[in-house]
Amino acid sequence: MKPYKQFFHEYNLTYRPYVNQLNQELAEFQLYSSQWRIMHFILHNGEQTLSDIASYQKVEKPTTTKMVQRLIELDYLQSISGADKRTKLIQLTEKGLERCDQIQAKISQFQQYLLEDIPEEEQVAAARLLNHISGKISDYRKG
Amino acid sequence: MKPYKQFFHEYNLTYRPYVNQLNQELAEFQLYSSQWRIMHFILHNGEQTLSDIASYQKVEKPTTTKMVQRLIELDYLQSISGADKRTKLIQLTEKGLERCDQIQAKISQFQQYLLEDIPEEEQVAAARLLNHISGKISDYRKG
DNA sequence: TTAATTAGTTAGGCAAACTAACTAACGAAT
DNA sequence: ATTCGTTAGTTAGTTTGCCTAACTAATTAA
Repeated sequence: MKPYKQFFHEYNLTYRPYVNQLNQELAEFQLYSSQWRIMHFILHNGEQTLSDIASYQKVEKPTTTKMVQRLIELDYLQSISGADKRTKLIQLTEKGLERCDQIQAKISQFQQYLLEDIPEEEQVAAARLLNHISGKISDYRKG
Repeated sequence: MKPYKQFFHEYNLTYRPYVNQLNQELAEFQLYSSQWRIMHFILHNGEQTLSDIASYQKVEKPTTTKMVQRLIELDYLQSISGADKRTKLIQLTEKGLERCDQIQAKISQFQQYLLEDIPEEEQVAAARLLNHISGKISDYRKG
């Protein structure tokens, strides 16, 4: 099989088991991986508008609205009004921040386990490859 | 950011855009990427039972049943009864086989475009890394 | 000041997955 | 040979995670 076929073959087979296991790890926090992605984004990039979150995750705004609403219900996020009165700045609550620490610890352990036998160089190279693909897809869409 | 974090970060960001674009490529054949995965599997591995398909894709049987039913409606697949009368052997129809050729050509072009700037070595290394992850996840589930 | 754009929400829909509960057929074990 | 556990596949019903269309409110540009 050609290298590019090999790669996409493995790529397809890996995603579901990974997300399923991630969801299982997150269950004790009553979170799905999609919700954790939002919290993770805010944790590392500070408060964000709903549009920021949507465009970063490359999903539509209504989808993001609902996820954020759920996270607000769980008291993991809160929204404050921005200078531009149309916007809502979404930030972590104290409880949310606390959970982030616990979740990060758990997820990091899982992720490190998955890559423990792979040299760091290769991990970085694979990350670069994926990043490259993301860029190419954006270009492809435009032109 | 640590290599393993980098990797999973990119991994998360790449999947949806990739699948979305794949679905767009497949739209002219009235297929979704999940359905194409099934056809692709049968194309490369010959006729399969429904259980084979489900366990390979790592989804539950009811999910597989419905997808295969849809592909039979489209006249891309057909099922014949196996020696074991409980089983159904799912195989490509003539029309399905024809479509596979057309789809393969289109998808290959897209996938090659995505990786055209990446040395083949790195592609293979990344495929190996993903394969390794799949294995680790299976192990993790068991123990 | 009016028109176009942007931020966010609501409503409604669909794909893709799941579990639970079922039927039918097989196989092993006494 | 009969029974009992297992496997193959289906049906029914639910949920997640995404989408588009249509809307309101606020901002920006002409």
